[in-house]
Amino acid sequence: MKNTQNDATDLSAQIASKIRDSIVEGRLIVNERLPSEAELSEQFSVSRSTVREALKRLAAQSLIRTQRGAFGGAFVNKLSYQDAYSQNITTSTLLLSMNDINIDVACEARFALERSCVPLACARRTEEQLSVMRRELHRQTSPDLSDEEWCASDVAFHRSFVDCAQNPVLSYQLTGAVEAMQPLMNMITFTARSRAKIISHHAALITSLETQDIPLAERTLGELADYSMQLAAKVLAAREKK
Amino acid sequence: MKNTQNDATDLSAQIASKIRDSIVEGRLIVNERLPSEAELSEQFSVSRSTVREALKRLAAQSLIRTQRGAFGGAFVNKLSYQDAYSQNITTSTLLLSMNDINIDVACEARFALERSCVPLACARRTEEQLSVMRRELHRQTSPDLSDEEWCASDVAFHRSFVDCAQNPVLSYQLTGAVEAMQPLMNMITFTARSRAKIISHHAALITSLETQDIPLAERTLGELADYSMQLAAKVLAAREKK
DNA sequence: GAAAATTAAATGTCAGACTTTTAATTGTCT
DNA sequence: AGACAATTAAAAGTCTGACATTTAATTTTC
Repeated sequence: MKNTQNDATDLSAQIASKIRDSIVEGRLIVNERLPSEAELSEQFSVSRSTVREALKRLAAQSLIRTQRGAFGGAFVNKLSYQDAYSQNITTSTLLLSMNDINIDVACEARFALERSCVPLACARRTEEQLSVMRRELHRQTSPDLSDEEWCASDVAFHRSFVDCAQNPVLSYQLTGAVEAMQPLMNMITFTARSRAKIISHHAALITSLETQDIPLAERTLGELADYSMQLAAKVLAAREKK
Repeated sequence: MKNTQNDATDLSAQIASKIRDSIVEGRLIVNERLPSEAELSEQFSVSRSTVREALKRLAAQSLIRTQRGAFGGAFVNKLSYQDAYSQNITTSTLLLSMNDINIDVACEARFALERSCVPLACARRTEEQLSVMRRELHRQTSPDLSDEEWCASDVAFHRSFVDCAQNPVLSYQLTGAVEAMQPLMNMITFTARSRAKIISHHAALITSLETQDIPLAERTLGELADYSMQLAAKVLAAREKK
C-alpha cells in the first residue's frame, strides 16, 4: 500500500500521513510509544512545531493520545467503539447536511440498512433492549413533547432496535445511518396525527420482535420508510409554496 | 447541543471543539471563510501556534481546508463523498484490527449489510455495474493471483454489487463494512478449491442481478457468509495448532 | 520505612522572525 | 485602451528559542 497523501501538501500533513500509514499497516502497534516530539523533529528534519501539528492531526482522528510529564509522550491509541461511533456520526451528519441529499435517498438507505438487522434482532433480542424500546414508545405518547425531543426519542428507539441484533460491528456501521437522520427529521413538524401513526408502527415493531415475526418486522420497516418519505414530501411542498 | 469536549483538555482541542460545533450546528456554513489565524488568536486569547494546532485538527477531519496567499485562509469545507468514504474506511479498518473482533461477528455484519442492498440492486443494476462485476469475476479465475490481489478483487466485486443499489448514502454507509474486511480476509490463504467455490457464488450473484432474482441473491449472500466463516475457522484452528 | 522534596523528561504555550504563496493593484509599453 | 509586467500586501507555512506545567522516578529527610 502506498502513502495516502504525499504530494505538494504541507509538511505537517506529509508527516501525519507517514505516521498514519505506520499505524494502519501495523508497523506501530497499539499502546506503543512514538518518539518524543524532539526526536521526531530530528528524524524528519523539521521543527518541533511542525511535528506537533502533525501529531494534532493524528489525535483528531483518535489515532494517538498524548500524555504529559516524564515518561509521557504520544501513544498509538486503541480505537474504542465509542470513538469510532462519534467519528462516524460526525462524518455522516455533515455528509448529509452539506450535500443537499434528497431526503428520500436518505430514508431509503436508512430503512434498507435497518432491515438488515431484522433476522438477527428477532433471534437475539433481550428483555432489556425490548424494555428500552417500550420506554421510548411510552415517552412518544406524551403530547407535550417538542419536535426535537420526539426525534431524539425516535433515534433512541431505532438504536435500541439495531442493538437487538447483538452484533457490535453491525451497530457501529448503522449508528451513522440512524443518528445522521435526526437533523433531517428535525425539520419536519410532527402533528398529533402523524405521531400516532408512527407510534403504531413502533408498537408493531416491538410486537414483531417479541413474537420473532420476521416478515412483520420487515413489512413494518417498509411502511415506516414510506410514511417518513410522505411526511417529508409534504413539508417540502409546503416550503415550496411559501 | 452542548460542546463535544470542554473539559481539562488542552487549549487547541477546546478551540477546535468550539469551531467544530459551529460548523456542525450550522453557524458556519460551507465555503465560509474563518477569521485569519492572527484574528482567531486574538479572539480566543491564545498564541497563533495554538490556533494553528486547532485548525490542523479540523483539517484532519476534512472540516476545513486552507489556502495560502492573499485572500487565503481557512474555509469551511464541503465534505465530499470521497472524503467521507476514506475517513469511514480508515476508522472501520482500525476498529476491526485493534479490537480483536471475532471474525464471525465481522462476517455476519458484512453480509447482513450487503443483504440490505439486494432488493434495490436487483431493481436498479445497470449494465455498467454488471460488467465491472463480470470483469472482477474473470480476474478471479486467473490462477496466478496472489492472495492479496484476490482479496482486492473480492472487495471491488462487492463494492460494485453495493453500488448497484444506486443509492449513494447506502454505498457510503457500506464502504466501511466492505473495505475494512479486506485486512481480515488477507490473513486467509485461499486454495484453488476455495477460490473456485467463491467464484461460483459470485457467478450466482451476477446471475441473480441479471434475472432480478431477489431470493437467489439473498440465499447466495448467506452461503458466502457461511463459507467465509468456515474458511476463517479453519485458518484459526490451524494457527491454534502451531 | 514512610513521607516530603527534588529532579528530569515530556508535552503545552507563547512570542517573534522569516519564508512562501497568491491575488489584487499598480505601472509601463505598445 | 488594452495587454503584459512589476509591485505589494495579506495570509498561511516554517523555524527558533524560551518558559510553564505535568508527571513519575529518585533522592532526601525525619
